[in-house]
Amino acid sequence: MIASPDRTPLPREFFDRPVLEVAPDLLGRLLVRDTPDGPIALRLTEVEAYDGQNDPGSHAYRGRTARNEVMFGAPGHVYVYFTYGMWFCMNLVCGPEGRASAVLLRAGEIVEGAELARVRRLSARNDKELAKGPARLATALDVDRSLNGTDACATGDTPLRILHGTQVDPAQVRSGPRTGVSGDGAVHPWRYWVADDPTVSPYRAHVPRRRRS
DNA sequence: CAGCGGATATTCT
DNA sequence: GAATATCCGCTGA
Repeated sequence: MIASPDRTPLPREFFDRPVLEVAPDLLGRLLVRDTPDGPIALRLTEVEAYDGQNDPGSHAYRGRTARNEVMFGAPGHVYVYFTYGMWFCMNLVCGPEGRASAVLLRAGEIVEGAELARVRRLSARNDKELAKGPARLATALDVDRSLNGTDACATGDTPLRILHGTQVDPAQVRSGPRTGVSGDGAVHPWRYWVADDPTVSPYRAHVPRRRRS
């Protein structure tokens, strides 16, 4: 028989570990977003690790700025950034504090509140596409800059929580190079996903944009 | 599915 | 001024 997902929150200690341990361990966990119309729950199927130390792909690589401030704070908090002029992406900060590591949440399966997610993701052709990609995931869950710095481990009234869910069998975890990361940051296989899961986003190598004429 | 161009604003140099 | 942890709509296979 299949155990039902554990709805208790992940403790902060879960995130107070090296990011390369936390990232694969997040697969299968449950992210719950409380909206005015009801909860949307997502089972994580794809993540990427970013280390604040010696990782040119990380927003924290060149030190502390106004944007990446949250990455330098306590583990278990949400780091939201705005990119390409249109999109938000969300991360969970990992420890130890001051190291500025985080896990980018890249894709997942909506397991509750799909009718609420569909309204925000009108271009999705089916439910597997609702959160297939980091900006799609943030859009589906109604995540924007206003949630930057939110504590995902807090108990009680929070707009966003991370729960135990059902841990993915380590034998089912795959890894490979990170998507859209350029140069030396692309060498590490720090993208993790659930094998054969239809909600995982397709891999795209980094392509520098051509200049506009 | 792959490959492309375009849209868009913030961030850092 | 240039780059960007992206997505969408289109074409073609």
